[in-house]
Amino acid sequence: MEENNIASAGNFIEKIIDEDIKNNINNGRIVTRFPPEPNGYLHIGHAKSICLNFGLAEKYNGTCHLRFDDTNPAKEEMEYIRSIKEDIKWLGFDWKKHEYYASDYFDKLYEIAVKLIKEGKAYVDSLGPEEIREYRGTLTSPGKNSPDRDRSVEENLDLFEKMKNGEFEDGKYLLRAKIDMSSPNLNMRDPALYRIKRMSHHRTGDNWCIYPMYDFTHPLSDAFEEITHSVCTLEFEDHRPLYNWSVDESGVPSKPRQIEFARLNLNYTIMSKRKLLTLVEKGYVSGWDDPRMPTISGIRRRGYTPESLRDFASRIGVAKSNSTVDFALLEHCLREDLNVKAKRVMAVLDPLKVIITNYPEGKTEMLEADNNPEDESMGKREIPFSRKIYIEKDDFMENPPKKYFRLSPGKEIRLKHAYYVTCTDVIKDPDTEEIIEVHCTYDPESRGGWTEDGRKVRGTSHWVSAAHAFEADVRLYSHLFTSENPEEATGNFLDDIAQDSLEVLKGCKLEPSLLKAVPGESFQFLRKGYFCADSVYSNPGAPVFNRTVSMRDTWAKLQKAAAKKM
RNA sequence: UGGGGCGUCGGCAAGUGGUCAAGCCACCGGUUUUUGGUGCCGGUAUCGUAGGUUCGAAUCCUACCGCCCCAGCCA
Repeated sequence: MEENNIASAGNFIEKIIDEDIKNNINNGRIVTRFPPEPNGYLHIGHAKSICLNFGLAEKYNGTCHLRFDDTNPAKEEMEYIRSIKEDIKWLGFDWKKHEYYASDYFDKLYEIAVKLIKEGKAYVDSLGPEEIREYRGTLTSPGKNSPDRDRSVEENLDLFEKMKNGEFEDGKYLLRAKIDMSSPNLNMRDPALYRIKRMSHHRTGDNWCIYPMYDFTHPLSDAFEEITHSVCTLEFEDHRPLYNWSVDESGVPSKPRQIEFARLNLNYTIMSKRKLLTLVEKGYVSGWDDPRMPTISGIRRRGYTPESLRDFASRIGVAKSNSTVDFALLEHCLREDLNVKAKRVMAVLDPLKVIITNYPEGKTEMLEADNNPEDESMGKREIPFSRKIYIEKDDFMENPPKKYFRLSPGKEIRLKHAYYVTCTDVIKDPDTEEIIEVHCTYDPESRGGWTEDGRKVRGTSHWVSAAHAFEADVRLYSHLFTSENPEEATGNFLDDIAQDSLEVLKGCKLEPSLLKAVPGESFQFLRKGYFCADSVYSNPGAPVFNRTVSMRDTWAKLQKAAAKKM
């Protein structure tokens, strides 16, 4: 079974792992980890990393840890931990018992720092932030040694302990690695290992007033957990020598290997926690879970499925070149998933009244409708039909252009699952000339939407019975930004915010079965798109719908192209 | 100007010296269709540039060019 897919190559990380397994590194054991800092909500970019790390573990029969990189209490909160766990689970991954926190390692980390001091590999520095910067040198010129660099081991030990015991104010001292102030890699110019920061930590409370830095904590956490492949994003490439330094000098036997890949960029949106936070704080969106947000919680509320996201992650691949993926690919994955899963229903978003003049007044009949033509097992349902119905306003045109095969005077169309109708009359408001009603006759022989004479009826419209439909709000969304690469033009992404990314439609007419829609449940509103009941605005018996994504619309595309030519 | 990376179709991305340079999305045709949806069929690149090595190079060498990252006591 495994042998027949030699041709299916796999990404460059899998090649590295294959090679490691071949060379019997770590006895073939594979352990990865997803290490978020709990300082915000997860977004689609994180989903790529989650799918990658958990996916590697699955593929190689290994394990994937969830580890919170919580070494900076200034930005971290319990709420973020809760949401991160929720989002990973929703995506369909399970870290089982492997839930870890960098803060759980604070004691061990401290001990290793002491060991480094004893070995003369770390020192306590009294230089201030500005001085540190000056001493560091620049990209093109080497740095110079701090006057404290040769402080005695005893003094360093004493000072570090006092740092820990809270005897100094914040920022007074810094524990630094003693590496090389003239290294061409700035990360190696005696990087900070510990800073003094009096701040309550969400898990360790006030136990500590010194906190370890990322470059010290992360590699060692990986080593403690015996991670074999530590996958991170490209900007950490420069940190790899320091990562290895930390692991090697710590004396921990485990030797995790850091591998870097390109983070995900998507056009028409942003993928930076800082910028997303700005959108929330400045009120451009209703929250982290606003359906327009690229956060996992946002797109979940919007109606995206975990399967579509995982499919997306596998299709975009994993490589090292900075790239921007077309949002249309995500939408494609979504539609493909929803197409086979979503129940078809009829909803008229912009209603136009139609009277079927030869249909008996007061009569109601139930018509049978497929729930999903892609999947017969989803069964059928009954929908009510009567003399007065609604169709979509743009499914009627008094003076239609060529190739318009919806309703127009004298033309016959099919009402989905119902009858053929022919337009006989157009009623207008005498003052405004606005079309307020259309009259049709129906062919009783066409019940169900076809006739025995085999006559071709090209257009098919969805509809709802006026007496049986209920009204609801439907919320339409489009890209939050007007440009593919927000910020590119002016340097400020806020300049590219779309003014009309949310459109709330009131009084839409929905078929009765939708009254029972459960928050989060997805439907295909026939010919209009995929929609789901909103989890925040819906009330029992009064659902509010989000448009998850529209249908592909070849006709609209043709119209747009034609308009452009004129 | 130092260091680390990356450059293959409009967007992703395979390809690691040898049949027509995979596949997906997008786009354009056609076809099917009780969703102008879905499905199906077909179309679209000589590989950043310039040299070189070789019978043969996207794949090796050289030199250029372009883009990204690094000077937090953030991660």
